[in-house]
Amino acid sequence: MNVLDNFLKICRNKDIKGAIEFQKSLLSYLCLENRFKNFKSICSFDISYDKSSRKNFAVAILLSYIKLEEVERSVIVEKADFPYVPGLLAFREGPAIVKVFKKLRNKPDLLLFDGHGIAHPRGMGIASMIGILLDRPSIGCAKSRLVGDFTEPAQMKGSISDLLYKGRKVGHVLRSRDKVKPIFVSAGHLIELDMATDIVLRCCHRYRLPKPVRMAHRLANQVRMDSNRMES
DNA sequence: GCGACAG
DNA sequence: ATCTTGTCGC
Repeated sequence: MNVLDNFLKICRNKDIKGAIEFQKSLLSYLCLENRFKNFKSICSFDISYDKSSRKNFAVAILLSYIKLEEVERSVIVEKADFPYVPGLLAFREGPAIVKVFKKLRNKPDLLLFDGHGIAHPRGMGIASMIGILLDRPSIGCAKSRLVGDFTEPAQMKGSISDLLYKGRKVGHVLRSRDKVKPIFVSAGHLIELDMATDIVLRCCHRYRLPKPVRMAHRLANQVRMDSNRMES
């Protein structure tokens, strides 16, 4: 059984212990070097959850890089089975993300996630995990901290401070706009932190969150609300 | 035992 | 994540 099938099996079985062991086993595949450059496209994902039907509305949105114009999108709806457990987000969202990824006709050069990469208790957040499983460069971009310590970056857009965890620099705390709450950037897979941070900042136009993440978020919500309107 | 805890 | 109103600051 290959790694991806193993992952999906753990998700189906809601195997918490197995999930943690799986994350540890993926560490040997993780690459934190810049193995690619001149990205031509960037893809972000998001899931909107409907409480009453307990369904996940998952979307992928593929944009050109650096212009950030939409190239393609894909959507899928499925029942959410794995619970949300801090540190195991990828097992809740991963199966749907893999599906929307595979549904795309174009293959993205780079994946951008709403969540952490290596800034994680076991160094294996959703961005790193999915990057490995899909064999693509990936970046983690979270709205809040999961692990690590940091000092507040300066108030000006572009200001950065280090996110430190267990004596290691695992990410950047980035002020993506003047005076907004900072975001947390970490390497996912096949990329270095400095390049990841540069790319995320280039994706922050006039909002706090990078455009691909924001677009995915809005699309997922829109799809969920449209679906609920069909019900009534 | 207590506090922390991506989405 | 979702639920949920008004409200504070630039």
